[in-house]
Amino acid sequence: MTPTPSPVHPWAVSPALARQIQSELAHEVIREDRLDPVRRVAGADIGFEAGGRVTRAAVVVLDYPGLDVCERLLLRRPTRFPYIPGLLSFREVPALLEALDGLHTPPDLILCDGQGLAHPRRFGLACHLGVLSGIPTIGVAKSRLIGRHIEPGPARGDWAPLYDGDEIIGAALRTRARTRPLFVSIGHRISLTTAIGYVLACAPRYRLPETTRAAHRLASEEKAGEGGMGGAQRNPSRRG
DNA sequence: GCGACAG
DNA sequence: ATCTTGTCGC
Repeated sequence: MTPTPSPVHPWAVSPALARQIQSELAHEVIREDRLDPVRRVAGADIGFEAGGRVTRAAVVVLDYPGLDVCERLLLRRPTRFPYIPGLLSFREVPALLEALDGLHTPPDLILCDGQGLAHPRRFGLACHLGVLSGIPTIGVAKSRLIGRHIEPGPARGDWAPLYDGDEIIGAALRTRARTRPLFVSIGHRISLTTAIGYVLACAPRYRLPETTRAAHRLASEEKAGEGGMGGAQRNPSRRG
Protein backbone atom coordinates (compact mmCIF):
# COMPACT_ATOMS: atom_id res chain seq x y z
CA MET A 1 0.00 0.00 0.00
CA THR A 2 1.14 3.59 -0.61
CA PRO A 3 -0.05 5.98 2.08
CA THR A 4 -0.20 9.63 1.08
CA PRO A 5 0.21 11.53 4.33
CA SER A 6 -0.39 15.26 4.28
CA PRO A 7 2.51 17.56 5.08
CA VAL A 8 2.62 18.43 8.76
CA HIS A 9 1.11 21.70 9.90
CA PRO A 10 2.17 23.87 12.84
CA TRP A 11 1.08 22.71 16.30
CA ALA A 12 1.74 25.82 18.32
CA VAL A 13 -1.42 27.58 17.20
CA SER A 14 -4.34 29.44 18.73
CA PRO A 15 -7.57 27.54 19.42
CA ALA A 16 -9.20 29.41 16.54
CA LEU A 17 -6.49 28.38 14.08
CA ALA A 18 -6.50 24.84 15.42
CA ARG A 19 -10.21 24.59 14.62
CA GLN A 20 -9.57 25.95 11.15
CA ILE A 21 -6.86 23.35 10.56
CA GLN A 22 -9.24 20.62 11.69
CA SER A 23 -11.95 21.79 9.31
CA GLU A 24 -9.51 21.75 6.39
CA LEU A 25 -7.92 18.39 7.16
CA ALA A 26 -11.36 16.85 7.66
CA HIS A 27 -11.71 16.73 3.87
CA GLU A 28 -8.88 14.21 3.73
CA VAL A 29 -10.50 11.62 5.95
CA ILE A 30 -11.28 8.43 4.03
CA ARG A 31 -14.47 6.86 5.37
CA GLU A 32 -14.26 3.61 3.42
CA ASP A 33 -12.30 0.42 3.90
CA ARG A 34 -8.86 0.95 2.44
CA LEU A 35 -6.71 -1.12 4.70
CA ASP A 36 -4.38 -4.04 4.20
CA PRO A 37 -5.12 -7.42 5.76
CA VAL A 38 -4.63 -6.77 9.47
CA ARG A 39 -1.75 -8.66 11.01
CA ARG A 40 -0.81 -6.11 13.64
CA VAL A 41 -3.08 -3.78 15.62
CA ALA A 42 -1.78 -0.97 17.79
CA GLY A 43 -3.13 0.87 20.77
CA ALA A 44 -2.12 4.51 21.26
CA ASP A 45 -2.56 6.49 24.45
CA ILE A 46 -1.21 9.43 26.40
CA GLY A 47 -0.30 9.78 30.05
CA PHE A 48 1.18 12.59 32.10
CA GLU A 49 3.77 13.11 34.79
CA ALA A 50 5.38 15.98 36.64
CA GLY A 51 2.01 17.50 37.31
CA GLY A 52 1.09 17.44 33.63
CA ARG A 53 4.17 19.27 32.38
CA VAL A 54 5.44 16.09 30.73
CA THR A 55 3.45 14.10 28.18
CA ARG A 56 4.07 10.39 27.82
CA ALA A 57 3.12 8.85 24.48
CA ALA A 58 2.62 5.09 24.50
CA VAL A 59 2.09 2.82 21.52
CA VAL A 60 1.74 -0.94 21.87
CA VAL A 61 1.61 -3.25 18.86
CA LEU A 62 -0.25 -6.57 19.17
CA ASP A 63 -0.44 -9.37 16.62
CA TYR A 64 -3.89 -9.99 15.15
CA PRO A 65 -6.05 -11.87 15.82
CA GLY A 66 -3.94 -13.38 18.57
CA LEU A 67 -3.58 -10.10 20.48
CA ASP A 68 -0.19 -10.95 21.95
CA VAL A 69 2.12 -8.00 22.47
CA CYS A 70 4.78 -7.57 19.76
CA GLU A 71 6.30 -4.23 20.66
CA ARG A 72 5.91 -1.41 23.16
CA LEU A 73 7.25 2.09 22.77
CA LEU A 74 7.09 4.93 25.24
CA LEU A 75 8.49 8.42 24.89
CA ARG A 76 8.30 11.65 26.88
CA ARG A 77 7.85 15.14 25.53
CA PRO A 78 7.11 18.46 27.17
CA THR A 79 3.35 19.18 27.22
CA ARG A 80 2.69 22.04 24.84
CA PHE A 81 -1.07 22.34 24.46
CA PRO A 82 -3.84 22.48 27.07
CA TYR A 83 -6.85 20.24 27.13
CA ILE A 84 -9.67 21.98 25.31
CA PRO A 85 -12.79 19.99 24.40
CA GLY A 86 -12.71 19.48 20.64
CA LEU A 87 -8.96 20.17 20.37
CA LEU A 88 -7.61 17.06 22.08
CA SER A 89 -5.59 16.07 19.02
CA PHE A 90 -3.43 19.18 19.29
CA ARG A 91 -2.43 18.03 22.76
CA GLU A 92 -1.80 14.36 22.01
CA VAL A 93 -1.10 13.73 18.32
CA PRO A 94 2.38 15.32 18.03
CA ALA A 95 3.92 12.92 20.56
CA LEU A 96 1.96 9.96 19.21
CA LEU A 97 3.27 10.60 15.68
CA GLU A 98 6.81 10.55 17.00
CA ALA A 99 6.15 7.32 18.80
CA LEU A 100 4.74 5.76 15.62
CA ASP A 101 7.85 6.79 13.71
CA GLY A 102 9.99 4.97 16.23
CA LEU A 103 8.22 1.64 15.89
CA HIS A 104 10.19 -1.32 14.65
CA THR A 105 6.99 -3.08 13.52
CA PRO A 106 4.45 -0.60 12.10
CA PRO A 107 0.79 -1.61 12.65
CA ASP A 108 -1.87 -2.12 9.96
CA LEU A 109 -4.51 -0.50 12.16
CA ILE A 110 -4.51 1.77 15.22
CA LEU A 111 -7.19 1.96 17.90
CA CYS A 112 -7.07 5.45 19.38
CA ASP A 113 -8.18 6.65 22.79
CA GLY A 114 -10.74 9.28 21.75
CA GLN A 115 -13.20 10.18 19.03
CA GLY A 116 -12.77 9.98 15.29
CA LEU A 117 -15.60 11.40 13.16
CA ALA A 118 -17.78 11.82 16.25
CA HIS A 119 -16.47 15.34 16.61
CA PRO A 120 -17.90 18.85 16.02
CA ARG A 121 -15.84 19.26 12.83
CA ARG A 122 -15.68 15.52 12.03
CA PHE A 123 -12.00 15.49 12.86
CA GLY A 124 -11.31 13.96 16.23
CA LEU A 125 -7.99 12.63 17.46
CA ALA A 126 -8.30 9.35 15.54
CA CYS A 127 -8.88 11.18 12.24
CA HIS A 128 -5.95 13.48 12.90
CA LEU A 129 -3.55 10.66 13.70
CA GLY A 130 -4.81 8.67 10.73
CA VAL A 131 -4.60 11.43 8.15
CA LEU A 132 -1.12 12.54 9.24
CA SER A 133 0.31 9.03 9.48
CA GLY A 134 -1.56 7.49 6.57
CA ILE A 135 -2.36 4.49 8.76
CA PRO A 136 -5.97 3.25 9.17
CA THR A 137 -7.38 4.31 12.55
CA ILE A 138 -10.49 3.85 14.68
CA GLY A 139 -11.77 6.21 17.37
CA VAL A 140 -12.60 4.33 20.57
CA ALA A 141 -13.80 6.66 23.33
CA LYS A 142 -15.03 5.84 26.81
CA SER A 143 -17.48 8.72 26.82
CA ARG A 144 -19.36 10.94 24.40
CA LEU A 145 -18.20 14.25 23.00
CA ILE A 146 -21.17 15.06 20.77
CA GLY A 147 -24.16 13.24 19.32
CA ARG A 148 -27.29 11.45 20.48
CA HIS A 149 -28.14 7.77 20.68
CA ILE A 150 -30.61 5.36 22.15
CA GLU A 151 -29.49 2.76 24.66
CA PRO A 152 -27.96 -0.15 22.71
CA GLY A 153 -29.16 -3.69 23.41
CA PRO A 154 -27.87 -5.49 26.52
CA ALA A 155 -25.68 -8.09 24.84
CA ARG A 156 -22.06 -7.84 23.84
CA GLY A 157 -21.96 -6.73 20.22
CA ASP A 158 -25.21 -4.75 20.39
CA TRP A 159 -24.88 -1.20 19.19
CA ALA A 160 -26.88 1.92 18.39
CA PRO A 161 -26.01 4.61 15.85
CA LEU A 162 -24.64 7.89 17.21
CA TYR A 163 -26.36 10.78 15.46
CA ASP A 164 -25.56 14.43 15.02
CA GLY A 165 -28.86 15.65 13.57
CA ASP A 166 -29.67 13.04 10.94
CA GLU A 167 -26.05 12.15 10.22
CA ILE A 168 -24.55 8.95 11.67
CA ILE A 169 -21.19 9.89 13.12
CA GLY A 170 -20.40 6.75 15.10
CA ALA A 171 -21.81 3.99 17.28
CA ALA A 172 -22.48 3.30 20.95
CA LEU A 173 -21.10 -0.25 21.15
CA ARG A 174 -21.59 -2.76 23.95
CA THR A 175 -18.34 -4.70 24.21
CA ARG A 176 -19.43 -6.44 27.39
CA ALA A 177 -22.76 -7.14 29.09
CA ARG A 178 -23.69 -5.00 32.10
CA THR A 179 -21.18 -2.31 31.23
CA ARG A 180 -21.53 1.06 29.60
CA PRO A 181 -21.07 1.14 25.84
CA LEU A 182 -17.99 2.50 24.10
CA PHE A 183 -18.17 5.20 21.44
CA VAL A 184 -16.71 3.92 18.19
CA SER A 185 -16.20 6.08 15.13
CA ILE A 186 -14.29 6.15 11.86
CA GLY A 187 -10.76 7.45 12.17
CA HIS A 188 -9.30 7.00 8.70
CA ARG A 189 -9.39 4.44 5.86
CA ILE A 190 -12.06 2.27 7.48
CA SER A 191 -15.87 2.08 7.48
CA LEU A 192 -17.95 2.21 10.64
CA THR A 193 -19.19 -1.39 10.42
CA THR A 194 -15.69 -2.70 9.80
CA ALA A 195 -14.43 -0.60 12.70
CA ILE A 196 -17.05 -2.06 15.02
CA GLY A 197 -15.93 -5.56 14.01
CA TYR A 198 -12.30 -4.84 14.87
CA VAL A 199 -13.17 -3.24 18.19
CA LEU A 200 -15.17 -6.32 19.17
CA ALA A 201 -12.37 -8.62 18.02
CA CYS A 202 -9.88 -6.66 20.10
CA ALA A 203 -12.10 -6.63 23.19
CA PRO A 204 -12.88 -10.33 23.75
CA ARG A 205 -13.09 -10.07 27.53
CA TYR A 206 -13.10 -6.57 28.93
CA ARG A 207 -14.97 -3.39 28.13
CA LEU A 208 -11.87 -1.79 26.63
CA PRO A 209 -9.90 -3.31 23.74
CA GLU A 210 -6.67 -5.09 24.67
CA THR A 211 -4.83 -2.54 22.56
CA THR A 212 -6.19 0.34 24.60
CA ARG A 213 -5.55 -1.47 27.86
CA ALA A 214 -1.95 -2.21 26.95
CA ALA A 215 -1.25 1.34 25.80
CA HIS A 216 -2.90 2.88 28.84
CA ARG A 217 -0.96 0.56 31.14
CA LEU A 218 2.32 1.61 29.54
CA ALA A 219 1.44 5.32 29.48
CA SER A 220 0.62 5.39 33.18
CA GLU A 221 3.22 2.89 34.34
CA GLU A 222 5.18 4.06 37.38
CA LYS A 223 8.85 3.58 36.58
CA ALA A 224 8.83 4.55 32.92
CA GLY A 225 12.20 4.32 31.21
CA GLU A 226 15.08 5.91 33.09
CA GLY A 227 17.49 7.49 30.58
CA GLY A 228 15.50 10.70 30.12
CA MET A 229 13.18 11.65 27.27
CA GLY A 230 13.05 9.50 24.18
CA GLY A 231 13.45 6.31 26.15
CA ALA A 232 11.92 3.30 24.40
CA GLN A 233 11.40 -0.29 25.34
CA ARG A 234 10.58 -3.39 23.32
CA ASN A 235 9.92 -7.09 23.69
CA PRO A 236 8.02 -6.99 26.99
CA SER A 237 6.63 -9.96 28.89
CA ARG A 238 3.10 -10.86 27.89
CA ARG A 239 1.04 -11.59 30.92
CA GLY A 240 -2.76 -11.29 31.07
C1' DG B 1 -26.96 34.03 29.00
C1' DC B 2 -26.98 28.78 30.35
C1' DG B 3 -25.24 24.08 29.83
C1' DA B 4 -22.07 20.47 27.54
C1' DC B 5 -17.62 19.33 27.01
C1' DA B 6 -12.92 12.92 24.04
C1' DG B 7 -8.50 12.93 27.53
C1' DA C 1 -5.97 13.09 32.27
C1' DT C 2 -4.69 13.25 37.54
C1' DC C 3 -5.27 13.63 42.78
C1' DT C 4 -6.59 9.02 45.97
C1' DT C 5 -9.30 4.52 50.13
C1' DG C 6 -12.34 1.92 50.55
C1' DT C 7 -15.89 -0.71 48.73
C1' DC C 8 -19.55 -3.34 46.21
C1' DG C 9 -19.90 -7.26 43.03
C1' DC C 10 -18.60 -11.32 40.11
